[in-house]
Amino acid sequence: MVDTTADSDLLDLRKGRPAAGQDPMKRAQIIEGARRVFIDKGFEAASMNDITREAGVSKGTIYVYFENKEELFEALIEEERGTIFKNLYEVLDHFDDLRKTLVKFGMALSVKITSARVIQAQRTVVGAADRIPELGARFYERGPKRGHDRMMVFLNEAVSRGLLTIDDVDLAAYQFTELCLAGLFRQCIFSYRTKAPSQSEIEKVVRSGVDVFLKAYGSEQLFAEERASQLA
Amino acid sequence: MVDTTADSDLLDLRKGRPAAGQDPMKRAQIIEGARRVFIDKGFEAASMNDITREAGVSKGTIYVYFENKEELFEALIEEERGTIFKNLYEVLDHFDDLRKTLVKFGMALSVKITSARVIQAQRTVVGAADRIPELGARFYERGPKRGHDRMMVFLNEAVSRGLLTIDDVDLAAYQFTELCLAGLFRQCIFSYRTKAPSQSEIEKVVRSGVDVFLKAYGSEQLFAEERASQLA
DNA sequence: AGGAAATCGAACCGAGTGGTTCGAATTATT
DNA sequence: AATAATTCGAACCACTCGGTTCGATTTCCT
Repeated sequence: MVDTTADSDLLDLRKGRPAAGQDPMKRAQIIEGARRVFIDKGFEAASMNDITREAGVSKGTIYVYFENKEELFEALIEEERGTIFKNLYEVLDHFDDLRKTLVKFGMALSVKITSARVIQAQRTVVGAADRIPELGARFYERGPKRGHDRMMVFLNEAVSRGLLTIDDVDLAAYQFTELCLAGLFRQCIFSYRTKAPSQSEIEKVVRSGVDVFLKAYGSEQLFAEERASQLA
Repeated sequence: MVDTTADSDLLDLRKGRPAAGQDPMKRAQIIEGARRVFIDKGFEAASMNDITREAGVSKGTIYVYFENKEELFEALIEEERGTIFKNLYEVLDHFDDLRKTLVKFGMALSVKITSARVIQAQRTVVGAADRIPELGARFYERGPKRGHDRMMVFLNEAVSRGLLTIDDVDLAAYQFTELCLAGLFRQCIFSYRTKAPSQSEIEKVVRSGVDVFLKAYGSEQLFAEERASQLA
């Protein structure tokens, strides 16, 4: 059931009457319903009637806003992707202490990726990737790929500061990401874990991952600096 | 279409007439058809009629062998899992040179996991994991989990031989696996890559992964041995 | 208040769903 | 050749699917 009170509240906020299929409030309402249905049933099992019910919007209206089921799904995934990766990489914007920054970023990343909602979204995308490969590709490209690129910039910066010694930064960026997720992602996505890992567990994995990463790529200068700050 | 010639060949091999729903040949024939349909359409989108067509077996017969769609699917995944992880860990049974063994195992693992067929199977399982979580859990438990346990035994052996220094072997085993797949698995499963990575690309990733792993966990003894064999 | 427009709601379409049933055809054993 | 059993193949069930249509209703702007 939909909350009609909240619905009218939303409507009251509109400045003027939008053109057919152009009201962003209604659009959001539809997508929110679609989110609930698609995420917990997958693309195929989800029916437009379910979404109609869940969104509290008539079927006719949905088809004014979206061409068909697939387009609605893509719009949803597009939005999901946006909220997942938003503000995820800003930790990398200003770094002082390299190790701390890596841990902070690794934590943010790992917490996000293994959260119940994000795992479910990823499952849905993966499950649909067979039938709509472009969707999966676009999700990866505008999500994980973008983060990877950002990570490369960060690592290059660290290299040019003499803190890291890396010959293949591209590969190293992947390795860092994987180290921060060691085991967790796979367990979550196969629903071997039914709940998201705890904060402390993630911290353990990330700290160890950063240790491994820095033992492999940390420069003498970095270790010297760390020893110095240890004494102070 | 099914190859009826091959079919009768199969039938000719049978020793005696099996009980209804007990012929392993027919069962295999059904599962093979189910494999083609399920793998490339996913659980929901696949129809029993598709499978009927693809397997060249009448619908009534399928329902003699399997209770319903879900049970057929589970039987298929069970078999897939078996073939995927068979003979994967035997590389670890006798190790002489640690680095070489790790590379060999990492290669076998990475090649297998990122192969087109295995990726598709994993996508199907992941996609179905929302509706049938036990299936995903069982797949992980009897597949990746088992491999992880085997890897822990191996690492413990290496530790007791003084070649590695690891405080958390469980975590280290995960890290090793992830390092061998760095980036590849994620790209494949989201169909950002449409083809499996090349042998040489995998080798690059695995060699680097092993490097990182050994820099983090390799003991002085190991490095001394490696320097020695370098001279010889 | 009047009029234009967006939404609703429900019926409808053809196709396909998983699952069942049953007589006909095929098969292997005796 | 006769018999017993499995498989086939097709029809059938009640239901749902995505998608379309259209008149009734609600909504907002003038």
